[in-house]
Amino acid sequence: MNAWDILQERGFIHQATDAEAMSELLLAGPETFYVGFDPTGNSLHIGHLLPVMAMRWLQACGHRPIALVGGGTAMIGDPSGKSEARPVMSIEEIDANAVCLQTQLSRFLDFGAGKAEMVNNADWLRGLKFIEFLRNIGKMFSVNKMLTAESVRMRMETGLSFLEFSYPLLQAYDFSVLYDRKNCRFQFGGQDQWGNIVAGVDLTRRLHSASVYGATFPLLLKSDGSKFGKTAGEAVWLDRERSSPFAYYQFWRNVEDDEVEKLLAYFTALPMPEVRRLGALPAPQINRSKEILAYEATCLAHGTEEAARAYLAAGGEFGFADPQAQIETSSSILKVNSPAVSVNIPTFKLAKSELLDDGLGLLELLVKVGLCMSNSEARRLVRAGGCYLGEERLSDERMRISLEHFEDGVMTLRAGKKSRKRIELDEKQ
RNA sequence: GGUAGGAUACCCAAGUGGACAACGGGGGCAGACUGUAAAUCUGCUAGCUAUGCUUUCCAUGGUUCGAAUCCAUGUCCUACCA
Repeated sequence: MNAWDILQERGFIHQATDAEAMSELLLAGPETFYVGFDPTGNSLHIGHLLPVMAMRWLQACGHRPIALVGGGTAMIGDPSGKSEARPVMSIEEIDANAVCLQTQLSRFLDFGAGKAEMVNNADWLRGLKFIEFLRNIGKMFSVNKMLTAESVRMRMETGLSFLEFSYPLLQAYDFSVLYDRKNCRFQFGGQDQWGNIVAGVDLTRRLHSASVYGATFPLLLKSDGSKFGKTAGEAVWLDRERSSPFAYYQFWRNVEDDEVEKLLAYFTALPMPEVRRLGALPAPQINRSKEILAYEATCLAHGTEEAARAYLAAGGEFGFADPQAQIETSSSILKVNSPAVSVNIPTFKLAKSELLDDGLGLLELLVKVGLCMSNSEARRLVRAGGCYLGEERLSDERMRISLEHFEDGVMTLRAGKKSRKRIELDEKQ
């Protein structure tokens, strides 16, 4: 199947400069395309995942991905879609982040020889000479036109520095460089990148008299319009140190009913007829679809083993949606069976010595194991009735926890319905 | 450089000498209802050794019995003018 049609069918394409030509080119033979990533953080999060998935599909169809890390452009800061300027980052920070992103991306794309490639625009942007750049590139841009861009008009109220205003020139220049050096004719990006992508298409045509193309992916929002990819106000990260595989699984498991079909299409490789069927399942069975979504998504980010463990752990805690496996699926979730796998719900090791004498205050413990940020927050939790030891709700905020609360050296402390911590006694200390 | 306006908690935004840990909205957390969903309703949302105490309203000084509120200086922003 044509790569373009796959992207189209799965809902990846929001806008395209020339859908027809792009479809034909992608059908005709291997093409090189690029997607840019901002090294403003040291880890990708779920918000970055949509472009990555699209890159996977394109690569699977034989096209060649270039992941561009914006080590040069990050020094400017893209104003698109932002209401105010970001703080200027140091070069060291940017470079360190770029390295982290490269390793993360390599889990999703094949960077083997002749396959996907990683480039850093610092390589050609940082050495630019101002006067030269203005004369060669700057003259190609019309301020009049730039002023009409949505991203610029948005900032007319709050202010826009020249630094940020000039950002599109650099991203456009990137595209022309990649065309020139790598024969890269496609750029993809988020919805807010449209202006920058179009600028690159225009610039490349003027500079090299070449036709290049671009398309954007839709912006993911929850049905209430709020930003996708956050849980408890925190972004869900692809870095397992920041978001554990279990937390990652749980994020997907808890998406809204109405989103399931869309998310299966974006974030799993299940065939579309199945995606539609799973997404359309009625009330209780839709939960099975969410399990499949969570499992498949976790497989991609953390591997099948972690995904299986997260699935079993979550099912053990909250129950399985379809224990008899009556709902048909091509997902390998069906192969997960050994319930003996060690449960990997978040665990905290507590030194036994801390419980001597009159034990540890409940509030103190909640903070210690990371369920609460401060004693006050822990107190609020207990007062609100959201703190449980096992199945028993705790209402005494002055309670002391001691050895007798443990069974076989283990106890489970819960904050609310979903967040919980297994606490294991460490006998040695 | 001149003139005017602004800076309040995670975000927006009230408050313009005491009743202010600071109205309201958003967000977040928890509870009820549920399906580990959504919607709805309710409570909470600076910290602490907690019927009390401590640190907050850009920064530093000052006036005052008492300041987020008044004054001075500084920093940063925004607009108009140059």
